[in-house]
Amino acid sequence: MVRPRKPLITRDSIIAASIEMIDGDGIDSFSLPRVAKQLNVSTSSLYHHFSDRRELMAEVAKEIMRGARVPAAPADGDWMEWFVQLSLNYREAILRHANAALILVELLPRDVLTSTYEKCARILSDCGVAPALHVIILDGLEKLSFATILSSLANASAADGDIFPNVDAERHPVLSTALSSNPWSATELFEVTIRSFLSGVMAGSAHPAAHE
Amino acid sequence: MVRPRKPLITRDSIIAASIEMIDGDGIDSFSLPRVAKQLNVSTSSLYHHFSDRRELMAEVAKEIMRGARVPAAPADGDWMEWFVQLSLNYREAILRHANAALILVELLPRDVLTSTYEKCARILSDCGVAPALHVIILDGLEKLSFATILSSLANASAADGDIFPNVDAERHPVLSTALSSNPWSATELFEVTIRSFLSGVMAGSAHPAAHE
DNA sequence: ATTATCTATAGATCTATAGATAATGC
DNA sequence: ATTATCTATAGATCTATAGATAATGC
Repeated sequence: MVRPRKPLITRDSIIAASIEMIDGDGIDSFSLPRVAKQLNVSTSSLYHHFSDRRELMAEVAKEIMRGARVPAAPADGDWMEWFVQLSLNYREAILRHANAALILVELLPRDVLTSTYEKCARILSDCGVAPALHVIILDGLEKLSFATILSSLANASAADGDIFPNVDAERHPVLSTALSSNPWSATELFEVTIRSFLSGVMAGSAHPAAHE
Repeated sequence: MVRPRKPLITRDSIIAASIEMIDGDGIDSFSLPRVAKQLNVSTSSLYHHFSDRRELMAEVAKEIMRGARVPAAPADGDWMEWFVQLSLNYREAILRHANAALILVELLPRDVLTSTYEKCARILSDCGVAPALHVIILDGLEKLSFATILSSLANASAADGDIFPNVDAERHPVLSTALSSNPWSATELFEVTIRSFLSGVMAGSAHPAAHE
């Protein structure tokens, strides 16, 4: 039997196996021969479903970003909390697959994100936020959220672990004090940072009128 | 002549050649054989100066980050503008070597950064900023600055080019309006974002007292 | 004796394609 | 005829080491 009665693999099963492998064994275990082995098919069979390695990687990136829920539009007009929640959801989606960070970095699925950004812009619009502020808000939130990708690479350790590693009380006394005075966990820091940024933008120091 | 009268290469010349190659031809041209060829030596000679590929890559990352100047401490107590300038300097250092972004992502030289952070914390301290806010400020600025690494990967194009690509006026009308209402370039956005974040933190919505 | 190079190569990958084969579904 | 697999393999890398060799500097 060369062609099986039922297909042994599908695009989806290949994507799923790739993600599972990366999550479990790290990004270095991602190669077509290894994914094929995991699925008990030959390497060349993968090329029936994807035209090349890059296409599979791009689908992996898309699938991971699709793991972030976009909350329902705010009924009460509280767009700030809506954005805080959205950002937290993206952060979680990324942290669920910390080993895949390098793939996200290389192949961030812009097309998937763009339609979310359209939704974001509509919510800002509906809530009466000036259009001139939309881009700075979206761009800033994207920067803060995707910085999670970098942390997830740096801290190969725990998600809510050390914020700054390699700090030595002797050589870095002020920084050490700062760290022990910090009341927030990594997740809380993220949330508070998002809120601070948004309220800073709205406070108008960032308003085009103040533009030098 | 097998051992030359003067060494043909040094750690520094290997690092410099690596960076030059990456800048010119992209990250895919970084491999020990190619760097060796560029320097007109054999691949194995590189191993006399570096114990392995990773050690060289780490030095490349360090060298790039050392390209960011740390401004002199503010005489006037205006720590916010000092941080704006520092962040801009890091951003520029990264953008000068956009092709090296993947290396920075993998091997961010934490040890180099830590001593800068100690200096940052001291400035905050000297300017009377509460220690409980030091970490959120440093962490937020790091997130925003290093997000530059991600943009430099996404926009393989120009540094000050499109902020969001793939936007179609038909399918994304609100986002399109937002983009045409945006008064800032990418660099200005960065600067305004930093200022908004900092003033948001100081406005106290982020103060531990307000901690839920 | 140590240093800085070389030649040669083991060994381990990977990506991608050519061409064969048998089941499927029109 | 098309689809979904297989076997086999070309071809291109890379990383790293072993061992030789000649210049250097004590």
